[in-house]
Amino acid sequence: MNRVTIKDVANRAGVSKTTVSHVLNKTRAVEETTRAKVLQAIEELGYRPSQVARSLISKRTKTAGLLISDVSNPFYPDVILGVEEVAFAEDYSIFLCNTNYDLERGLKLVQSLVDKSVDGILFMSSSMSLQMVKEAVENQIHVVVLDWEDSNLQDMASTITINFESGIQQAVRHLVESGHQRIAHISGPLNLWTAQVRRNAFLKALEQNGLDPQQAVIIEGDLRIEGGRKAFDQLNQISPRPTAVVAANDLMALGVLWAARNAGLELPRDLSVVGLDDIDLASKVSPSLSTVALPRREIGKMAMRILLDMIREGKEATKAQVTVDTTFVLRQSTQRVR
Amino acid sequence: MNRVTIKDVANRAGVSKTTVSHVLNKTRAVEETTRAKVLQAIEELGYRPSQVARSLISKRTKTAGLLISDVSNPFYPDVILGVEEVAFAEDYSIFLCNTNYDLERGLKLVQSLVDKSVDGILFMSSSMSLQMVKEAVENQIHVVVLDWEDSNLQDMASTITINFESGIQQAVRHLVESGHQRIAHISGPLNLWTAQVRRNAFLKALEQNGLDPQQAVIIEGDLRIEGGRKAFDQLNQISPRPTAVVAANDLMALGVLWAARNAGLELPRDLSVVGLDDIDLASKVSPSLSTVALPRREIGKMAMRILLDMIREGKEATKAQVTVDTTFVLRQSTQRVR
DNA sequence: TTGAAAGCGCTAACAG
DNA sequence: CTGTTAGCGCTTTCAA
Repeated sequence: MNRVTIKDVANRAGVSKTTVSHVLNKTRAVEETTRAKVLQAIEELGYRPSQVARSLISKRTKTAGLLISDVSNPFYPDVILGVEEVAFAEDYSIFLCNTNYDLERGLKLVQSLVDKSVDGILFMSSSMSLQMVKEAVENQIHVVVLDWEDSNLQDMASTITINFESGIQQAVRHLVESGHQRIAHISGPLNLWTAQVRRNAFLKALEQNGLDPQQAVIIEGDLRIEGGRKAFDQLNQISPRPTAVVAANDLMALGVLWAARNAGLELPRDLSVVGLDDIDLASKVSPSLSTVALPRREIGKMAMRILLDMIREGKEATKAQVTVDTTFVLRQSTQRVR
Repeated sequence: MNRVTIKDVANRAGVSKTTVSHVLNKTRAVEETTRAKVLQAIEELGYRPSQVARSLISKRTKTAGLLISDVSNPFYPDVILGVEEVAFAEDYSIFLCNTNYDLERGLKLVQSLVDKSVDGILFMSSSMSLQMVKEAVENQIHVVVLDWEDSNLQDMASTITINFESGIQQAVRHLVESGHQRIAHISGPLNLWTAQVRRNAFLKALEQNGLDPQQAVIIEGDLRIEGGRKAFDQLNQISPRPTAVVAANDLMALGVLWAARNAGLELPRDLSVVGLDDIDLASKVSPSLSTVALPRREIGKMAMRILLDMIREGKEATKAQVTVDTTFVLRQSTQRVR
């Protein structure tokens, strides 16, 4: 009634553990008849090799950690699916860890992953610290970091950088060409790296399109629908009210959209709104949301591929540095100013 | 440069591995001075015990698998958070696995989890087969199953049953009391157990409220927004059109809501809509969505707690059978018929 | 073509 | 109070 081990198989097949191991891993020639006996014994006993025992020797667990901020942020599900898609193909399993935007909790999660000897960690939480990465790297665990930078990072981890500038620049240009002059930005919490990057990209885009970044209205939100609503309330106080707003994510953009409608504005006539992420919902609401799209699933796949490469290469694996572009998707929530 | 092992610590502290192990696990008395030496050595070397080696002996990995249909279904994130909350407190890590509603893939995922010797598996995918459960149980892995039943399940797994009847009954009663007579149902794919359960609960609720289940309009959807839209189109053909609709989940309810508005109906005046799940969005859209709420996070916590109990009890753990109730949440998408 | 034996990093009798 | 020793289930020299 206990676990069937390689020894049981060996006994049943009348061979040594060594032989069983070799037929299992095809790691040396075995006579066809013995091979058959072994295979049959395996079948009869329902034997499954213990990954744990294997890991002890191979120093590989075929597991990886995925650190995110919070699964309920609709940015993540597609990324996760992408990660899982390539992980599954290589028989890797993924530990999902939510930091809840808490650095301390993040560190604990990393330590737990280290203890479990994951082969690698994908850092995709927007709450990041160098310490987390160090903790992993010092324990020979490969690391891929998404959308975060630190001067000490280069030699420790592969990085995937999201080029927000491309998409946001397209969005702003579209707005300006549509006659908008007063364009506001609703940022994420500015203690988050990614929120700063997006805001800077926005300011740069203004400049590139002949608007004065100094004059720009920037409201700090919480990346959630509610934050968008509140931001609209503030926006609505300003006179003259901005005619367009670029939000740091789709959730806040939807918040703006809905709050504006509740306030009696007609959209997009009275206010053009641009989101960022292109979550599923963006195309499903009405008016559908114009947004700066991220290839989320691709990002997930890419991250896991890079990680697997590093694992294969081993200790001195070269660190990749990839950039993914964003693109503006025009839908119904933006319109020429009248 | 290699991993620091217990042996290194023992050497450095000038004691045996045994002693180190014992101070680590507080598993027998150790003289304070030696204890201090050991602790210092651990500190200096930055030693972390290998969970893999421990697992080989203890037959425990402090990991569990969580099988779901698809993370991008907004039902899951909160459940995941609940699971993680209690798992984290016990230093358990969670392998997240998406079946993508594919039974075969589900089985492969389970096998992979079995190979990795997870201590338990939480089955929360709506695509279930007895084979998956068997695969786990035969390998001494504890199992908790959510919202699925099978006569053979009892002695193998703990179960959490969602009592859809309570909430749906409340919803239908509310509608009937508000004067609705023609109430339609948009079900999930009827090959899914949970879709059948919800539909049956709906039919029963009709009966309990004096309506004829035989007459009921039931449209099969896909549990997504698009499915709701399509369902509305069908609904809209019917004459006289039902005055209310109960959808099998919030996503489809939103689809109905939006499609109806696009078709020129005014909501909730022309059509009352009830969802199921109470996803975050439900309270955020306007009109906000009346819905049958599930305590998702609670379900996650409960499931993980039950699993941990089973793990602690070991082999002959008693199987829990819990039921969680649902409740109707009245918002703006339903209204008295005029 | 096959096996014996050592060892991965740890725990747990059993002795002292 | 501490150490020796024998494994956990597997892979991998080294020998035959």
